[in-house]
Amino acid sequence: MSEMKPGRSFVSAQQVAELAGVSRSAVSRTFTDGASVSETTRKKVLEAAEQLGYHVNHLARSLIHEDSGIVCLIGADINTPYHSRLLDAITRRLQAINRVAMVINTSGDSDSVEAALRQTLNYRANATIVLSGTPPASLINTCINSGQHVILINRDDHLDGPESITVDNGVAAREAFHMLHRAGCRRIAVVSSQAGTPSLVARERGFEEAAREAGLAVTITRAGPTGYGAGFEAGRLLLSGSERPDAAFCVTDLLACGFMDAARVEFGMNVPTDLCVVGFDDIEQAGWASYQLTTFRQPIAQIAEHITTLLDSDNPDVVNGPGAASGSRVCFHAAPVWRRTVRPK
Amino acid sequence: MSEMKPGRSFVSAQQVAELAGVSRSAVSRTFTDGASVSETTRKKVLEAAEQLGYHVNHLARSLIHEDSGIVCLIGADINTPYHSRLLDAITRRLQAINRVAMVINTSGDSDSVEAALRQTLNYRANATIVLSGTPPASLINTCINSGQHVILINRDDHLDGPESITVDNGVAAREAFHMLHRAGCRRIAVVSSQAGTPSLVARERGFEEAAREAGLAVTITRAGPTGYGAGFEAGRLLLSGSERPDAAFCVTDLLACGFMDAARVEFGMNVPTDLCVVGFDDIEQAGWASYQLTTFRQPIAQIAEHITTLLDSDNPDVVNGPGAASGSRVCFHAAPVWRRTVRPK
DNA sequence: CAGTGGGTTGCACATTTGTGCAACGCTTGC
DNA sequence: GCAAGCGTTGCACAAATGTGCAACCCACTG
Repeated sequence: MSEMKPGRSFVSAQQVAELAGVSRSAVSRTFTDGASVSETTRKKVLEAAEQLGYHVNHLARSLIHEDSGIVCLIGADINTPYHSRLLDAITRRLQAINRVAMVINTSGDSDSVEAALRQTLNYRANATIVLSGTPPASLINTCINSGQHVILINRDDHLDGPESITVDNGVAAREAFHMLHRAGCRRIAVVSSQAGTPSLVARERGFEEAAREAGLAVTITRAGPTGYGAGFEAGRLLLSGSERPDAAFCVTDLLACGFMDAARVEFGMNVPTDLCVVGFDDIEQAGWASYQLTTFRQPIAQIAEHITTLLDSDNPDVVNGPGAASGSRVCFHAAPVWRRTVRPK
Repeated sequence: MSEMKPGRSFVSAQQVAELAGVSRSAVSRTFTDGASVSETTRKKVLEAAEQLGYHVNHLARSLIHEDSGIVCLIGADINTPYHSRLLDAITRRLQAINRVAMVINTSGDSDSVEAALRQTLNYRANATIVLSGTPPASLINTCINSGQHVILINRDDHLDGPESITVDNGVAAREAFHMLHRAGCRRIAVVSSQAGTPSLVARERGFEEAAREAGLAVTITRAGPTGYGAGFEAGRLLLSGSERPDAAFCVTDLLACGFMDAARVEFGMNVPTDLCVVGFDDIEQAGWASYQLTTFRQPIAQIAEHITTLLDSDNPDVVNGPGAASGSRVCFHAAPVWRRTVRPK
């Protein structure tokens, strides 16, 4: 079956119409939900379409409807456990509401976020979801004025315009401090990275603040990019000094894994006996038997679901203030996940 | 600047033309490389475009050229270390040659691969890259007949038609056996999963074959889906028996990590003193200090690069055999990465 | 001064699809 | 038997863009 000529090109509705002996309109209506077609022509069309391998051209369809069905995901470091899980969750949910994800990887150049936004506009995406990087405000406005949703995830830059989904990093970080403090830790190190991402900074600040309120000073170590290597290096630096810390708050689970490994392998320390550790994100490795890391869970499923509700909502552009149509903001809670790297009280 | 009316819709070339006081053709030519426009009108157009926030509609452009610039990546379990790294590498390389990746997540339903292929056709993608799952042959043919590239990665199903990129799984698995055999191991377990992916099966077979040639029998354990949990479970099962293995070949690094953790945490064993382990993929975690896993490196960079050469090549459809225009096949070598989980001879 | 040539420009048509409108045919009711 | 009504069909136009062709203008040359 499916005898096809080697046309080397996509099949158009015109060709299907000719083979089926109907007008092109009939073909179009056959593939349009709720259109008026008789059962007989519908059958003829479907048969011809199957035989030729016809598939509706969504690009052309998008010219008419203001709906390409494309959603752009802009992010860097997508090979990271946290980002890849987010990507997985979001793409799945998008497909469930009949959207398709276009992924733009902005690792490398710092101005590639701008290029990514341009792609978003070029492909008439319904929405742009920014996972990392800070796009220029003027381009964001262009996107919004073009009718796109612009959704910033975990970037609480105080831009108004785009919709934003965040996690209560500061609150969770404060809680992290109290967990360690209650466990008896007094010389607490904060392990962060040189990335300076808004959410990482918020975690540093929250922890620092809670420590200050308790009368403790903390030192922040930033030994490279956010990852295992920087955590390991930070461990080497901090633990080789004369006054070893008795606990560490790592603003990322990856940093925590690296830090723990340095402590155990390089210094023969035991966690949590000699050293307590708290991480952030709850990546898969945090649950592995070698780490059993106490951490805070990123509400990835909730984030992904909220995105779909933002996109599904039938135009909630009720208020259209002339200057700033401030987008909605949602903040989810990062709950602690107790495992084994913090001593019980 | 950038005073924009709240048009709530994308800007068209027509609007730019009116503002600039030129014809729409002039606008089109301004954004077409190599077209004939005078410097003065070009400037007028660019200025008007900037002011209105105009961006060329690639969807409409694709109607004319047979080139959407879209490449579909079809895959499941994209939150896995191996897959996310592959995704990262491929998306980057695609962007470098001015393509954009559309990611279709096929986790869940088994027939969603078919739906994914349909999306590929709907969006007139230039190419379809299949990372997992086995698409129906008839749809593959439709894609090829439509002029798409179809590239199968690490799925050496013996379909002819699509182009395929594989890794010499069997050869590497044989080498894995000899590494363990040379280290003095004789009771070797193979840890695999219930997935039954072609590459996993090839690794099992290669190892089994080499073992048989050396006069050893191996047992294959499949304790669940390919991942840390199944490796851990396999470890529990295998090591609680009376005759403990003295080595394990895990067909995936994730399985190996789980297996090692079970051995150490549940049975207090030491690697490599009591037990040698060899993995596959060389995921990031394999290099972590807690594992230091000896494994085989997937040539991800080479795979990604080869994809771009396949897409960049200006129509190498030299031979167009009437029936089966067999696509090119490339097989890369997976080189061993020596770390610490195999005893030195 | 007229003719030629080259660079620009605009018109019109092409790409593929959805849809309003009018016409068509068939059935049903009087 | 005829008219009304309803479902179906095709024509023509819409969407945003690229491009061949002819016309245009300007400068240069004989």
